[in-house]
This record gives sequence, C-alpha cells and structure tokens, in this order.
Amino acid sequence: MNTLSYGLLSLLSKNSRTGYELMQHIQPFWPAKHSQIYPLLAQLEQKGCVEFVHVPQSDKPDKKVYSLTDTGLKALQEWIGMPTDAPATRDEFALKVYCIGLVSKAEAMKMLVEREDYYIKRKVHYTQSFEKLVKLSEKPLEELEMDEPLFGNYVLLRKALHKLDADLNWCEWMKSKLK
Amino acid sequence: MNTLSYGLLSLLSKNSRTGYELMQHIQPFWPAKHSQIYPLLAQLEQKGCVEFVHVPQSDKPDKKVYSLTDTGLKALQEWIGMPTDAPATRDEFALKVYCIGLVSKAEAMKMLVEREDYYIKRKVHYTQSFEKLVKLSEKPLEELEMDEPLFGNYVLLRKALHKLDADLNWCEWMKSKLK
DNA sequence: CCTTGTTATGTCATAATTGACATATGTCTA
DNA sequence: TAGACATATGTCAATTATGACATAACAAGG
Repeated sequence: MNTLSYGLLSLLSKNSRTGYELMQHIQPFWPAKHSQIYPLLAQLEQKGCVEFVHVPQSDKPDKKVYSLTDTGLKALQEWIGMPTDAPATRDEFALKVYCIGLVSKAEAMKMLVEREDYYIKRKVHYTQSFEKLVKLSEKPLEELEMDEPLFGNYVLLRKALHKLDADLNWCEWMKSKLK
Repeated sequence: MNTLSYGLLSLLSKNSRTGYELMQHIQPFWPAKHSQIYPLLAQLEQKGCVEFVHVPQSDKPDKKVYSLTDTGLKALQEWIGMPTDAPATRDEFALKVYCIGLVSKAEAMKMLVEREDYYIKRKVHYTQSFEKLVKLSEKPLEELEMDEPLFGNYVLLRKALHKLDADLNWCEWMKSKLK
C-alpha cells in the first residue's frame, strides 16, 4: 500500500469524511487530486480498510462518507511503527536560487519578493488555523496530551509556523545580499 | 520541459558533467534515478539544450560529458524568470505525527529518536559541505556576490542548516512533550 | 578466487501522479 | 439568463518516477 493510502487512513482515524473532504485535508501532508483519491478509496474499501455510507443530499450532490474499519486501524498502527524514509524534497525554487546568478539583480529581487509574499500568505493562513485550533480545544494547547485528537494538529502547526519564520528570515537576508 | 530537465540544465550551467554525476548532484534539489536522467539527457540533446563528448577511460567505463549550449542557457534563464509553483511537500513523517496518538508513548519516542538521529547525520553532512565550501572559496563566503559560482551553494547550504536546527529543536521539544 | 562496491550507461515494466473530460445540483453575480 | 463557482463523484490518457534487469571495467577485502 502506498503512502497516500496510509495518509487517507490517517485522516479517517480522526473523522469520517467524504472523498472530497479527504482531498482537501490531505493537501498539506501529501498533495493529491481527486482523480487519484477516488480510485484509492475504492481499493481501500476492497481491502476492508475503510467502509462508506451513501448519504443523499437535496441541496448538493449525494456523497459517500468513509470511515476507518478495525482492519484499517491495525494497518495504520503497523505503518506508524515502520521506519520512515527520508522525505524526497523536490524544490524548484531552490534550483532557481542555485543558479540565480544567470539573471539580473532586478529579476532576482523580484523572485525573492514574490516568494516572500507567498510565505506571508501562508503565515496568515496558518496563524488563522492556529487560532481556530485554540478555540476548538477545551484546554490550553500546551497541555494537550499525545493521545488527544488535536495533539497532532497542534505540534505540526507549530512546526509549520516556525519553518515559515525561518523561511521569511532567509528571504530578508537574501534581499539584503542583493542590495 | 519538466522541472527535472531544468534542474539538469541548472547543474550544467556551473560545470560540465556526466549523467552519473548529475544524478548524484541533483539529489538535494530534485531526487531522481539514473533511469530517469539518462533518457532526459538524450531528449535535451535532441532539443539542442546540451551537447556531449565521449570520453574513453581505461580504469573506469567510458563516459559522456555533457555541457550546456547557448540554447540551453537561454531556456534556463527564461525558466528562472517564470513564476514558481508552491513546492508540493510530501511528508510521510508528518502524517505519522498527525496520528501519533494511535501508538504507545514508547513507540512514539522511538520514532522521534530515529528522526533526530537522521537530522543529526544530515547536519554533520551539511556542516562538512559547508567547510568544504569555505576552503573552496577564494573569499569569505559572506562576501560572495550573486553572480559568483559558489553563491548559490552558500545561500542554500545556510538555509538547509538553519532548517535542520529548527527540526532538531522541534524534535527536542516533542520528546519533552512525551515525557 | 569470489563477492561486494564504485563507476558508468542503458532499457523496460510498473507504479504514482497529473490534467482533461464527464456529469449533476445549487448558488451567486453580471 | 448566462456564466462562474463550490460541491460531489467518476474515468482515462499522458506524464513522471521507481525498481528491476542488463552489461562492463576495475579495486578491495576475505
């Protein structure tokens, strides 16, 4: 079973969801299009890792709400315990920075400003997610224990925000280098 | 033309290299196997972006040394100026952290220690690369200008090392959360 | 002497991923 | 009222990426 399959099971371990919702929520972890997710869900259902109920809707198209089965949960727990491969970071921007000397300073500066804008937008987005999480949680986030459902969201959001700060600092530093 | 193709051109803009060397050096930017690189090089040669000379060797198998052509350089410069898509980060480890509550504290701690070991190894590796760079450079790295060949290496290595420090800090913090 | 590892290039089947096409309901805006 | 947008599911061709197989020369170690 591939990583995306386990990713879908990971999301389903917290909430039952439709394929459409899974597509939306898997993006930060393992971006995928619906054309990949729907067939995988069918496969997972065949294997008995997930099950679904057909939910008719009047205002919107009908949907299939998927849930994790016991089989799926066991598969998920086994996968978590397995050694994790190093992430294969594919970074187009880094490639461009690597040979940034091939373009003018003005163009290089434009690249950095655009990147910075992108980071800032992400920071705003993640900050909002963080605030939502604070409201959603019954206790202060720092007091969340590992087995509570929001723990994963909290620690990953914190990581993402720290990374964004580092990226923004790097952008500032780079811009000062180009002056 | 896909990103990996531009990645190969990026490397060739600094040095002429064999397919084998390109495979080794593209890894931090855009991991790829030789089975993907060799056919792409043939395509790039067909398009006139690269050219090669056959170099016979007595101690090792013969090799093909590829260089960037003017056509290739122009394509590369155009690509740098184009807007860059947001990186599609596929992070298996983050998925596991997301539902870490499904395993025992002992297993979770094992996961983190293994991750930390991995980060430490990378840090050692990058630190060595940094020291090599210092020796290779004629001037202090901070004084490198954008158009100098080592500039890209320097700014990216700096970025990578800062990111590793952040990752290591996060691991420490997570470990303290699990106690 | 044999196995393993490094250098070096290549092909091919399979798997993973994307982009396009397809359908259907409802809302909101020009 | 026509077009765009969000929800919702699905298929299929094409592209991208991996893993296995193939060949070959030399070095190093057991």
